[in-house]
Amino acid sequence: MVNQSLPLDTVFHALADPTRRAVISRLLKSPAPVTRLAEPFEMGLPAFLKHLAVLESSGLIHSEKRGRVRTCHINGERLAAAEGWLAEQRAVWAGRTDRLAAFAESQHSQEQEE
Amino acid sequence: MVNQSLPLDTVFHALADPTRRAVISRLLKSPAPVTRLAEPFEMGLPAFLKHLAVLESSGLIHSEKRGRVRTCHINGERLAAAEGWLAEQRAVWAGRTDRLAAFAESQHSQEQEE
DNA sequence: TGATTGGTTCACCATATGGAAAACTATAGA
DNA sequence: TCTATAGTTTTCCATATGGTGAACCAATCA
Repeated sequence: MVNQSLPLDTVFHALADPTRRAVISRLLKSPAPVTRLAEPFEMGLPAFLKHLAVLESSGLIHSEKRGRVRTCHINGERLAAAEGWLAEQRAVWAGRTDRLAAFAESQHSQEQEE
Repeated sequence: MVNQSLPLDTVFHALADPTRRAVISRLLKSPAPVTRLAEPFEMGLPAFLKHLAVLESSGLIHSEKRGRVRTCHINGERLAAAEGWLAEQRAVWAGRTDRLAAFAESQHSQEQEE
């Protein structure tokens, strides 16, 4: 059906869920084991593991297992990939192709909005 | 099942599809009517209209109908909302809470990647 | 008026997604 | 060794998603 090979597809899809975004926010602070990560959420572990699988297959996180505990880490570069696409689009919106100018633009308008 | 009320959910979900991202890229250049927008894609109009509905309900685009022609427009601010969330996350990743510093940071690392 | 164009609606289908419950594996600790 | 802990696998279910074809409505235009 959909060609899920495109990295942006999987990254944006991974971000389209509050549980997964919360996991990312948490992991940005420091790596953490699975059960620690799962604590704040109401769902069972199997459901939570599916979210982790989505995050991992999108490349937003990776994990390694030592003993019986699997520790998850963030992959900041993938976040940057998504941000980069959006920044490019906003650059077009601002009527420019120069990416640095676009960043300055987004920065500026964001300050005004707050 | 999922609480789709959160705007970020619907925005990221809308972005998680190459057809919809292409429509956004197209609309950033200028508004366009439905059939013009649909031209580049293989799918039938009903399927394409569903994509437009997803984009519209996410707030990324809006449209108005004059005569029998519906013209679609981009909503740049919604794109900025997604970019803003990502920028905040990357700010944490960079070990900072200052958003301007985070933008500078993302700008810097993106130049290095190319 | 009749035909075309632009869009819409409807019924339907296959697959994906997000969740639950239960049973299981393997490492750590007492 | 026994038991608790951390995670995994499997099966199952309801709903969402992305697509189709066919019928339909409403402006234009010849």
